[in-house]
Amino acid sequence: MTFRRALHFPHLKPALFYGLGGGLLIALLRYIEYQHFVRAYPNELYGGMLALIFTVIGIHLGLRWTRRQEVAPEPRPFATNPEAIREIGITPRELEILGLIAEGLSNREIGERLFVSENTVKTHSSRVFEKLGVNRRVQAAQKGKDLGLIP
Amino acid sequence: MTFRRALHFPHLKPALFYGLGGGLLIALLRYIEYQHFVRAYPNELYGGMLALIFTVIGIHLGLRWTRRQEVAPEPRPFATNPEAIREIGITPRELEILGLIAEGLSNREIGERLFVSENTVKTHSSRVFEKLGVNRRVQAAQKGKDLGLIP
DNA sequence: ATCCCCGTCATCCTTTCGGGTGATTTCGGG
DNA sequence: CCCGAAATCACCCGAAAGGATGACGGGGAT
Repeated sequence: MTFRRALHFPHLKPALFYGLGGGLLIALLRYIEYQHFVRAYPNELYGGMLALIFTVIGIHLGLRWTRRQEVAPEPRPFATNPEAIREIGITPRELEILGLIAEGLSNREIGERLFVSENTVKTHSSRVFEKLGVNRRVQAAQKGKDLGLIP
Repeated sequence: MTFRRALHFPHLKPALFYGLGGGLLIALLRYIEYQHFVRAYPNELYGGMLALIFTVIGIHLGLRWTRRQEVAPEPRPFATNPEAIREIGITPRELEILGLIAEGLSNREIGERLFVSENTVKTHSSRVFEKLGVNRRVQAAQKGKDLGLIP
């Protein structure tokens, strides 16, 4: 309710996972090496295996980490205007500001149109962003349309 | 200088670049090895370097491939408007930036996703605004959709 | 009367945008 | 071969936006 800014590292777990996995792999490779592999085969095999394995791991890491960046799909099969509005708890005034944001107006222009100060507009827009779970006005506009809050 | 340019053509040059680069790396490592680096230092150093290097390469490759997936194969149900695109004189790259702007990404995020600097994104976006006759990204997103330039 | 929500406004601070200018490289067409 | 378009990047500056916090009055609900 207050701070969802709390320390939260979405990439920490995968990093730990891959780090530990990599460590285990290295340990395994070392074990194999000391058994006889490196003695029996040239070092190029060892390096090649390492390269291959870690290339794959790197690709995996890259894919996984960029997938996190994608905006949440947010399926909304049932909710339309009134239900979504009530569900999110957005107030009429905030809805008004959201509509003007989606029209591409600046905070100053919104304030002039609604006869309030720019600071007030910023307060409203901040609350809108909070309730929509976004932090940029383009995202707010998009999400507002997706949810049927605004035309 | 010329190597960086490989970012431009995703077909042949990157493959050559990474292939030759990898080969050179391996050759270098082998050279170092035969110069008794591996004899002087434990094999773990050798393996660690290989792992690190190829993890980075792997991440790069993974990101690059997903990027190509985003650009090329897009069986979208709607149809972008080629006439409007040509009429406005917007370039493919600018169109790409416009699409990401409409998704609510910041310039920094766009740069990270497209593997270019934030400055480049700003240059592109400025031109897009100019061509669309707007001066804010929300308006650009709206107009791009209205004209059928983006989904 | 009291409490809480809503709307209003403010201040401080950081980040992001927008606009402008200049530069380099690559590539295709004349 | 030169020329221009496209793409890349850098630097600067001012404006806009965003985040956090505090305050205050009106109006319902308890």
